[in-house]
Amino acid sequence: MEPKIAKVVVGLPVDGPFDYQIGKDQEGRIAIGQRVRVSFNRRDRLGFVVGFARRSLFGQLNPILSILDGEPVLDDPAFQLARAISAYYGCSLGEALETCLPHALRQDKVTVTRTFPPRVVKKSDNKENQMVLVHDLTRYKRWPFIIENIQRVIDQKKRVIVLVPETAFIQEALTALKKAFECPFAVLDKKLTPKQEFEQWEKIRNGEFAIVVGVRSAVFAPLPDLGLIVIDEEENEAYKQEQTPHYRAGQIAQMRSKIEECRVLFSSSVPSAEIWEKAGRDQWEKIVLDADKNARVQIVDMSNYRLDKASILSFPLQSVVQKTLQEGGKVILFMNRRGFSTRTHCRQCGFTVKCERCNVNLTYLYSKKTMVCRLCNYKCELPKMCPQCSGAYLRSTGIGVEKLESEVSRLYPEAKVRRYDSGSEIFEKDADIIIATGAVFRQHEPWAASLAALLNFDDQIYHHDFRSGQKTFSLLVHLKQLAGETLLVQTRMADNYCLKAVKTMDFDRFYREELRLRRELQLPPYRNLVAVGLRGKKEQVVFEEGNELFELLKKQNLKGVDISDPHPDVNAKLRDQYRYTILLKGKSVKGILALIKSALKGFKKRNVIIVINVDP
DNA sequence: AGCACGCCGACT
DNA sequence: GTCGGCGTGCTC
Repeated sequence: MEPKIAKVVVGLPVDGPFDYQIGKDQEGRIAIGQRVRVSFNRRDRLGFVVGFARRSLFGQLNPILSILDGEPVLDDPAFQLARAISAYYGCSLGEALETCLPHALRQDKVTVTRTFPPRVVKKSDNKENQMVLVHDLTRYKRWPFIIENIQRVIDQKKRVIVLVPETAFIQEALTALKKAFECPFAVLDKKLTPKQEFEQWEKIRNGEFAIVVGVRSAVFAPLPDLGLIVIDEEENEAYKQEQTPHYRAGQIAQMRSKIEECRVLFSSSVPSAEIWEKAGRDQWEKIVLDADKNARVQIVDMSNYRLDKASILSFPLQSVVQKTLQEGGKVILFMNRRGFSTRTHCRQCGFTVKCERCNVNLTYLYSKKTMVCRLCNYKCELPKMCPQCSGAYLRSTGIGVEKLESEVSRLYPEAKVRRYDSGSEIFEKDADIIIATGAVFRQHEPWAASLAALLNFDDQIYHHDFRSGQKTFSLLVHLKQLAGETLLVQTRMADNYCLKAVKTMDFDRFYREELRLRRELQLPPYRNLVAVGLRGKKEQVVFEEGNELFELLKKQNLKGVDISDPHPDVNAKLRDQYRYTILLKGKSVKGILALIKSALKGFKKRNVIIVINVDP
């Protein structure tokens, strides 16, 4: 007897599966992994068939409205991966399945009719070490090594995914790869339309590409016989998705490695402390490629500097810039702050111009003559008078790269000074001094600067983020790579371990200290973190709900999970919503998630949205 | 997520 | 008296 009932999940934060009646005419045409249209809660929705049954515990079943695909779009490896994602990231199976698919297949815009070669899940107990960490101090020496690894995989008739953090790096990867391989490449980046993305997906699934190059989501590319996933610049935060299911591409790669038995190669100039520790503990293959230049590091102690009186360029920095220019060298001045000024306030009543939705000071962009919110991108005109007291004296303070640019132009009238930030379209190579924000690292054509200077080291390190040490060290190393002769850092924290480590490029020292701190503070990689975020329109409600959930979590905590009080996020108000987070620390994500799930069962939420973020 | 049902304020 | 505000529950 044919089963009459299909088990279906949907891409919503509800677990399911839900039972639907299979119509007479649909029997024999419906298979696991196909997409169907169903009525879910009186609404037309897309669902995924995950199983069948003869009987249902539910009395009245809705019918399957239509079967969208001739062939399943989700095969066994995809299901295994989605189940792993759902379990680890605490999202529904439907949400996990959706993230594995291209955007066009998350809706009913296109259908799949062609048959694909089967992909198989490997089950051998292969204990061979599949993980590689390449620590490349240069940014370019890694490619011959990566290419060699890809070649070995292709020789075995297997296929490869190469991930880069952002679209801007795809070209660099393609240039390196195209020199070595003649086979066609698939490129998956955000520039593709849903239609194009789907067409690439079908070809990839069909085995037409041996190599797929792309950003984060390309980690889901459904290649048959996947042999290797390469993750370049592994520590880059762009590999973390900021929406549910909040996955990390490196983690997904490791999941796929277990399911499909592929190798995973992480490469980076500054691997994250987490990967470094894991590579050591699990005895990954580890390759170190040394730097071929080593700029001198000069630290300028700003402890006794009055920034309100003096220039943001300390005298030692001014003199090195002067000397560099005289010798015909080029200079990069780095500051991770956009705009002209970071605070505009009234001298009469003290009113500060803020973003109403996020409650942070608006940044003034001189080049565009607008004020912008650095968080939500809200834009408005610079007020002509004070909105509070109608006073005429609005004063701009706080230094951004635009103000820095004008100051540098004043100090060095002979030099060609140019700014390069996220708004800049061209990189002016003939400039003598480049004023840069983080956008400069997306510029991969080497610009031979003799001097690179980090002006606001302390802003970088002083973030309430446990990764700020890691991030700052990464920034220092990347800046040092840009500097031919000197990396200069202005700071009031000359003793900081990041600075000491970058001086001698002593990575072991950095990771020893970073990991010691992580262990002492019970942070990753020694503990796992799960953040439970609450957000809503009224701050008091969000706070009270947070406390209620906190009490429930404490009550049900049997496994020694460490639970923080609900605390306001770094951006406590964002896009008109107040945000609080409860941070849970434990020895396994599984244990923490189980606790959260059981607490949420007894939690009647009102007026708040709750988001679970594993490994925040 | 997103919609229908529910319970309290200002209107003809 | 009702119209409709949004707060809460449910989805096979």
